[in-house]
Amino acid sequence: MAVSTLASRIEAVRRFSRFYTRRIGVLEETLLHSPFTLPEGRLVYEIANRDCPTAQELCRDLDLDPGYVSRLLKGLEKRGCVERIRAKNDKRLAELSLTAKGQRLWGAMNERSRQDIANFLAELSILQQQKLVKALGVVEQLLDGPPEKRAPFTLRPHQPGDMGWIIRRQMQLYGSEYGWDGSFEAMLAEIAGTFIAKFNPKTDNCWIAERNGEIAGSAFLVHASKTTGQLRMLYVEPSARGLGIGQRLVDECIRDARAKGYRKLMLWTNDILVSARRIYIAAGFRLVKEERHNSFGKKLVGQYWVLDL
Amino acid sequence: MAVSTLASRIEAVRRFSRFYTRRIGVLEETLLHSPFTLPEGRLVYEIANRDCPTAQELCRDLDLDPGYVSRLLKGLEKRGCVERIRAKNDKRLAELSLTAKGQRLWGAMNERSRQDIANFLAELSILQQQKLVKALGVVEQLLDGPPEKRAPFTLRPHQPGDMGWIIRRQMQLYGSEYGWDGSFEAMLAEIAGTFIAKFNPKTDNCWIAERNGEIAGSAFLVHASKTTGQLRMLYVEPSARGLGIGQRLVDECIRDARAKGYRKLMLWTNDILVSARRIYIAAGFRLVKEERHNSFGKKLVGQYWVLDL
DNA sequence: ATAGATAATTGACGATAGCAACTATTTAAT
DNA sequence: ATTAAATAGTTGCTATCGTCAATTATCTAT
Repeated sequence: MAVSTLASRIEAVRRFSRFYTRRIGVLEETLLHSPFTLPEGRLVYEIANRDCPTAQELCRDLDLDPGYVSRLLKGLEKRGCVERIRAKNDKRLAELSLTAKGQRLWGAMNERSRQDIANFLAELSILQQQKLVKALGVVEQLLDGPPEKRAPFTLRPHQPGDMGWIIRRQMQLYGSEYGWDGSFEAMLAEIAGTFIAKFNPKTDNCWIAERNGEIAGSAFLVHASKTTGQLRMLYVEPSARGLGIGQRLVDECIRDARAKGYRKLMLWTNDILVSARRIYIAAGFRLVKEERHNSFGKKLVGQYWVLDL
Repeated sequence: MAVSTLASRIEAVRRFSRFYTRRIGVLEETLLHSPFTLPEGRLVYEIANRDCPTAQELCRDLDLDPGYVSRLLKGLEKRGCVERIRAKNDKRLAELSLTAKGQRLWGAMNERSRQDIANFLAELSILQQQKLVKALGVVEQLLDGPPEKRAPFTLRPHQPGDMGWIIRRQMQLYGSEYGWDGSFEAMLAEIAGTFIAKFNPKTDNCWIAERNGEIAGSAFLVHASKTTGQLRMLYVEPSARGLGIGQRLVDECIRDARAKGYRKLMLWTNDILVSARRIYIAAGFRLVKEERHNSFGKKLVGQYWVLDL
C-alpha cells in the first residue's frame, strides 16, 4: 500500500498547480485564432449550452464579476454575436442567446478547439489517452470537493419544457461524442412526443433528476406490452456523472415498473454506451439480443436488455 | 475494457480545461493574503528554488514575456525582495536572488499556501487524497507530452558545484515533505564532504543525471569494506520522476560496483521512502535489517538492503 | 574590427479583473 | 397601498496582466 505523508500530498497538489499554470496555454491556444478572448469564449460557451441564461446565472456559475460580464456582453452584442432580450415577467433581467453569427463563430471556434485537442492527444497512444481521461475525471471529481459536500440531486416528475431540454442535450452530447446526425434528434423528438401525447399514469412514468436547479438526467418508463415495460431515454449530464444519478433513475424505474404490475422490464441501447451498460448490469438486466443497424449516420450495434421483475 | 471514442476523449479534456479554469482560484487563494501577485509569486518561487537564476531562464521556463518579467523584477527589487547582481563574466545578465526580506515573505507565503491546501485536502479522506495525488501525477506526466517526446536525461560524473546543489535540493525536499530538520543537511554535507576529500576512482564513483541542462538526480558509490560497496545519496528530482532516472542510476551503480570488484552492494534508507524502495526491489536488493532510530527530528525506521553481485 | 546574436529594458497598448456607486425593477413588510 | 429591502444589471474608476516592437548594452564569431 502506498505510504504518503500529508506534507507530501500537499506538495503534490502545489506542484500540479504550478505545472498547470505553466501549461494552461497549451489547452487554450484555440483562442489565438478565434474572434473571442478567453472570458468571452467562456461566456459564449455557456450561452450556447444553456437555454436563454441570464447574466447573473453566468456570473454565479463562472465566478465572474457582474460588471465585467456586463461589459463583455456589451462587446459581444455590439459585434452581433449575442442578443439580449428583456424577460417578460421580470424586466430587470435579460435572456441571453447567440445570434446566427454568434452560433457560426462559436461553431468554428469549437471545431478548432476540438482539432487542437485532437492534435495534442495524437501524440499519446490510445491507452495513454484513456489513462489521461480517467485521471482527469478523478481530479475533477475530487477537486470539486468531497462527495458528501457536493450538491445532492432530486428526482421529480416531468414539467412542460423538460422534453425540449432533454432532446437538445442528448442530441448535443451524442452528436459531439459519437457523431450522430439529426435523425437521432428526430427519434428523440418522436419518443418524447408520443410519450406526452399518450401519457397514461397507469402504465407510464418519467423522472427528471435535478441538481443545483438544473436538469441533470432523465429516465422514462413506457408501455411496451401488457406484461412488459420499457425503460427509455436514460440520460445523465456529463457534469453530473459519478453521483449515482443513473443508478437511482434505473432503480426508480424498476420499482415503479413492479408497482405498475409489469412482469418484465426491457430496454434498447447501443453497445458503445458503456457507462450505461454498467448500470444495467448492476441492476440485474441481462443482454438478450444484439443486432447491427445503420442509424443516426453511423454503423451501430443495438442491444436488447431484459430484467424479470 | 473501457471503450471510448476519440471524440469523447477530446470532450473530456475540454471539459477538464473549463472545469479547471473555473476552479483555479481555489488553489491560488493564498495570493489574496500575500504580498505577491500570482506572476510575482511564480517568479519568487523559482528564484527561491534555484541557484541565482537569470531573468531569461525564468522567461523560458515559466513561458513569460521578457519585458513583463523585467517589470515584475523591478517591482520586486524596489520593494526590497529581490536582488539583481550583474554577472561577473557577462555583464548583460543579472543573477537573481532573494533578499532576507524576500526570503521571509516567501517563507510566509509558502507556509500559508501549504495551510490552504491542507485545509482543502482535509475535506477528503486520506484514501481520496492519495487517489487525487496519483491522478494529478498521471495528468501531469501525460499533459507534459508523451514520454518519447520528453527531454531525455544523461548521466555524467560530478563537477564542482554539484555537491552543494544536491545537498540543498535534498534538504529542501525532505524538509518540506517529511519535516526533517537541519541535522539531515548536516549528514548530507558530511557524506558529500567525505566523498570529495577521500575520493578514490578505484573504489568510489558518482553519477549526476542531467535533463534540460539541469540536475535531475544523483547516486554515489562508496567504499564500505573491501568486499562491500555502498550506494548512497540516491535522489531524483520530483519533476523528473517516472522517467526511469532512479532505476538507471541504480543500474549504473550496480554495474560499476561489479566492475570495481565488490562482492556485495549495500545501502541504507528509510521505510517512508517508498518510490526508492520499488527501485531497490526491482534491482534485486533484499531487506536484511530494520531498526527504529530518531534522526532528523523525526522517529524513523531505517532499513539496510543488500545485493549480492 | 565588425556583424550578428543575446540579455535586458522601455514605451505603448489592450485584455483581465475587481470594487463601488448607481438605476430600474421586483419582493416583502408594514 | 406604501415603503423598505433585495435583486439584475450598468457604469466609472482603478490596478494588474500580458504582448509587441523598438532600443541599449554586451558578448561571440569571423
